[in-house]
Amino acid sequence: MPKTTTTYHHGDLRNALIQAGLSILQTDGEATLTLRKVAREAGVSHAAPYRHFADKTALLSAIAQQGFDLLTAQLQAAATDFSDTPQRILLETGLNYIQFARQYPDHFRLMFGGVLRAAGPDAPLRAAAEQTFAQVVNAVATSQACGIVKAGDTHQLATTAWSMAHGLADLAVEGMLGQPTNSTADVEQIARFSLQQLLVGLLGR
Amino acid sequence: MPKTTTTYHHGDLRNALIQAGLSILQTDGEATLTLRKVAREAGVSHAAPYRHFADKTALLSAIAQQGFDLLTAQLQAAATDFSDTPQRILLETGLNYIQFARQYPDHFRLMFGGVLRAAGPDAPLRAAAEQTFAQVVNAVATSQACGIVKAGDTHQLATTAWSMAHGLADLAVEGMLGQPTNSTADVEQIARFSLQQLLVGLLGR
DNA sequence: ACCTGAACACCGTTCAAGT
DNA sequence: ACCTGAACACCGTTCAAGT
Repeated sequence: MPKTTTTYHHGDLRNALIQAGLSILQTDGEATLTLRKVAREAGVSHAAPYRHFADKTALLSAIAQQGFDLLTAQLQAAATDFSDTPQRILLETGLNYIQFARQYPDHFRLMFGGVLRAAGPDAPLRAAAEQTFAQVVNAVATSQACGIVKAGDTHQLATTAWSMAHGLADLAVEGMLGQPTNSTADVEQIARFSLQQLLVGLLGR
Repeated sequence: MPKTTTTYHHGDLRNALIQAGLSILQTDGEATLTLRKVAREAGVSHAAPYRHFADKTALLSAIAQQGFDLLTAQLQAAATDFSDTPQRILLETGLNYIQFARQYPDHFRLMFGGVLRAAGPDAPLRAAAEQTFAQVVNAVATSQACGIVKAGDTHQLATTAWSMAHGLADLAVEGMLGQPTNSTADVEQIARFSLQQLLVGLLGR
């Protein structure tokens, strides 16, 4: 009997609502993600969600948080995959970050659009975002250990690396990268090139 | 008699609506930016905007486009200011980009959030965004000419520089930079550091 | 040609009432 | 404790009608 399953008439409505919202997000985008539709999809009345979320923003926050958790796991998995070639870990982390954004563009946009900005400094959503960032910090630390990134403030260097990957990811999602085709190959190419340029700078001279 | 002034009962409603929308955006944010409110602020009925915009998205696009025009002008002005110290032009362009994002966070978010993604390849909004990008291309070309950026595909190098600045700007707007204070000084510091790291890479060896 | 007012379908949120 | 149904104020969009 796991304590996380808050049983109700159909099981765990809170999670059912998050899943329903996620499904709508991936199929129809954020514009059509309405609280009433989420309730409909979960098979409850439109007022039921208010037993589990204070308002619509709270549900969106929970969905965004789930996105950060997923991204964190994905970056962690990539780090494990390349644990025997640590020189490549930072590059691969960046490429993975961009791949996530392109795979779940609406989820990515939700994570970094407004909800995060509105979240206070100690909101659980911020903590989830910082966990994602921690993966970048780890990748930088590993890179420093194996000498492809110079010594120095790891946190600061990680912020730089994160900004590069995030900028590429966001521009890719907006369709401003690899113009005019914007194909996967184009985006991969410019992403690799950009990350490598930065890595030269981070190596120092 | 300028031909741009399409007179109507009160003057140029199209522009009045854009201005009203802009005002709401800067004071209350995108969440409260409603078509009816814009009409109210412009002093017309809620159906009047449909004589000038196909739907709400079209108005938001026009506002976003105005944002790109403003940003382009700002970057151009910065380039002029530093025309006698061309080695600094790329750094200053990046800092200016970030400053714009922090000064008009909701406008910045609107420009890169959804509206652009929905815009087709030959929408006027995309052209405006590309004009902004052209400023970065110019800065890179200048930097190549004065030898602080290596020779090579200018467009590609500019995309790299744009991604760095854009990532910093977006994370700053979301409050993920210069934690925990997120003060102007913090953001400026990490932005300068990050851009400089990239510049070392772009110089080559 | 440009604007208004009523109308429609929808939304977020609240609340008394049900089990 | 958790959910429903009606209700309220609001929104985007359409359309006949006004000037």
